[in-house]
Amino acid sequence: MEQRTIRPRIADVAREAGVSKTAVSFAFNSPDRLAPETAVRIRDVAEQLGYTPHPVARMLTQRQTLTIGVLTPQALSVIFSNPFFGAFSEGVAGAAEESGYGLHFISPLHGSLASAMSRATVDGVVAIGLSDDHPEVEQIRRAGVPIVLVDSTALPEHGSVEIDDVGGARAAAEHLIGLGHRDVLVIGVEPPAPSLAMDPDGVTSRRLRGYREAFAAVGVEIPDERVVVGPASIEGGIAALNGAWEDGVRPTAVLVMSDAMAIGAMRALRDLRLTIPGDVSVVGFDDIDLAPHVDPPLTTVHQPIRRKGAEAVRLLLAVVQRRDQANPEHLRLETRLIVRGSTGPVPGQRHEEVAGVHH
Amino acid sequence: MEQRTIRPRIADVAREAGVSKTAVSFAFNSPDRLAPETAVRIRDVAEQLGYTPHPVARMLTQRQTLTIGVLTPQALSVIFSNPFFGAFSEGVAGAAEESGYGLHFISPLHGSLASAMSRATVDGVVAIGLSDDHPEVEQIRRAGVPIVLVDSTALPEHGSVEIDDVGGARAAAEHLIGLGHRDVLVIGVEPPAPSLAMDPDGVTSRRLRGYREAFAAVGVEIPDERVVVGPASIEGGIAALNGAWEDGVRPTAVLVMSDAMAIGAMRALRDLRLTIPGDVSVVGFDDIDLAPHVDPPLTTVHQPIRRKGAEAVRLLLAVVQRRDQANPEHLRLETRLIVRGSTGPVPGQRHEEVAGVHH
DNA sequence: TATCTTCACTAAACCGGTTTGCTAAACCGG
DNA sequence: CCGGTTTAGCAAACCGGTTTAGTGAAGATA
Repeated sequence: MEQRTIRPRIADVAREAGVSKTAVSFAFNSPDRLAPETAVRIRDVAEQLGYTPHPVARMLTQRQTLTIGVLTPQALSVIFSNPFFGAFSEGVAGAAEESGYGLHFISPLHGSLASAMSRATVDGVVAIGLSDDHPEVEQIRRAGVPIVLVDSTALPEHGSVEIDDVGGARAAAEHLIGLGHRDVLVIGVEPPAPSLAMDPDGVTSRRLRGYREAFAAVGVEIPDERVVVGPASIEGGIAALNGAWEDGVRPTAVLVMSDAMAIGAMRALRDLRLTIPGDVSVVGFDDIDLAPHVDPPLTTVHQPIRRKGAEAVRLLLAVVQRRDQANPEHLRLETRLIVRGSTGPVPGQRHEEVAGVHH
Repeated sequence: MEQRTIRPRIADVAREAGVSKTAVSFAFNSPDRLAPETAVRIRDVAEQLGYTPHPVARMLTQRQTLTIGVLTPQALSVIFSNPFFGAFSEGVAGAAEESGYGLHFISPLHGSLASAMSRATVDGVVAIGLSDDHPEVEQIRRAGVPIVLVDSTALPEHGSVEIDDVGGARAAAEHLIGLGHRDVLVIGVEPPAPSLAMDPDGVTSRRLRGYREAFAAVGVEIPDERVVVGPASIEGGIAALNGAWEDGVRPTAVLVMSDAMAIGAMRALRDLRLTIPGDVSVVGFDDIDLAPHVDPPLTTVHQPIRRKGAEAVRLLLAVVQRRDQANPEHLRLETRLIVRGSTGPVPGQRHEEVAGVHH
């Protein structure tokens, strides 16, 4: 009897009110099937007993949870350290709440995304940054749970939302090229598990391709040694830049695939007594809310982060609610370069060489 | 038969393997009660059928969900726009994942926290920023769900985690006083529902008390007209400062109860062609990751945000797992002022008057 | 007056698992 | 060869609701 405040069950209400369980259920779900005064009386008894239908039991019979899952390939504690994810969640949450759905975050428990997924009670899943070598996608499909992939390798049978990574990256690189830079360092986002090979269709690869395309157009190659990766956080950016610096890399500009890392990289550069953009230019990616407010204001590739989350939920609910899995939508949102203060002409370069691209 | 890939049930596996449901259940949960080869065979059949135990059914019988809820009094879409919440979630998520728990975010659905709560399937709840006039706390207790209150009015029967709001605020104000400021504007965080009266024991009130105590000590009163509130976001800070400015308020310093709002206030000040800290000093509260990186680096009151989240989960799980509701813990974490570049002496003040506090 | 509806409510089946109590066969020592 | 213990597996009850198929009484219709 040490049980903490025993939760009344539907049978308790039924007994107390002198009716059947069915009547109690009706009183809550279809009061019109009961005499008005009976319904009121049952609800009074329920109220007085402090009865609330057990949500799990309800889920079981109604075969829906009114919850959507957000699947991340990395621990939430690392994911949340990237402000990008906060904004994305904002979009997801807004759309979910609007439709009356709750949010459940699913991340690898004890290293296993599969086991975390199999215990999650959701009607559908928005997966972000899941590379296709993750076997979880297959597992989810087999469990019959609708899924929408965001920033992942798109699969034809599932809805997907992505952005123009290649175009955005190319614009960032072209901006630097216009400023005279030929000697760059690329800082990318590392794949979820360090052991995992880089997904050739993943976000990191796509952005890298954009960078390389732009530089190739002016006959400059970005060798692999000029590409480093790290976790998408401020600390990750600091570590990545310092690591490259210690390896003797001395670029005039840094192309970073995440604003959080870019801010870290700027910190590291400043700690090396370099000025931005005087000595080194930095371009980020994402355009998080704080990008205009850091010092110097960050030049970056804008992507509609909140919208990305909201659209993903919209696509997902279309499948969940209408059971219409026929033609999953595939969305590609636009990116655009926002030039702020963290980029400038190559140091020592004569001014006229970069005329016309200067702001 | 339009059903999407029908999910196999335990009975299907049992039939296919020629055993009882019980045996299948054993094969997964207590294989030692089965002959080894039988267990293997059953698991093979399950694997081949793509069977996974239905998580909701499992929750129902095991009477636990392995999920903890994070309760917010405002829509997630607004909560997530404050970087503070991202860091807090980081702490919560880290501790939860470590113990094998998933995370479910609970926010008012269609305006009702109560209905959102009653459909959430969680073993316990971490509530943040819930003022005690929220009747939900009572509802949750009646549902028998353990709860830990964070940044709320502490109730003796539930665990709680808070910080030294008064002390932190006092330190911030004293810092300004030391720099010669006597004429300040306070920007606070508005209560969840605009209609709600300000909770006299809430975070906003506590911090305000700290500010006022410090100024009272030097004989200066902060009148109510010098206190404005808004949502805790960059935009909220911009709007709050502009609003005050339009009302003719011309302080030499601004005390802001959230870093996000402080960053917004700095933006608004700069747009008014004022320099920081030359014309106006700004002090924030929280010390979010980006505080050192904004322009100018933000002087702010540090609080251990991640630890706050982690400790809340720890307290909660102590109750959830050990069913030991006897002596809920009440934690108060320390705050400390971090002086960076957004504060300086009162403009026009002779230098020696502030000597000794200058950095 | 006999039959047909409608009304208000209920008993039982069901959702998809887990757990308890039991049985039949195999094993084991004396 | 016999009683006692283990072992391997099953049937049924249970978790806490919802839903289906009915039931008896009152009211309406012929």
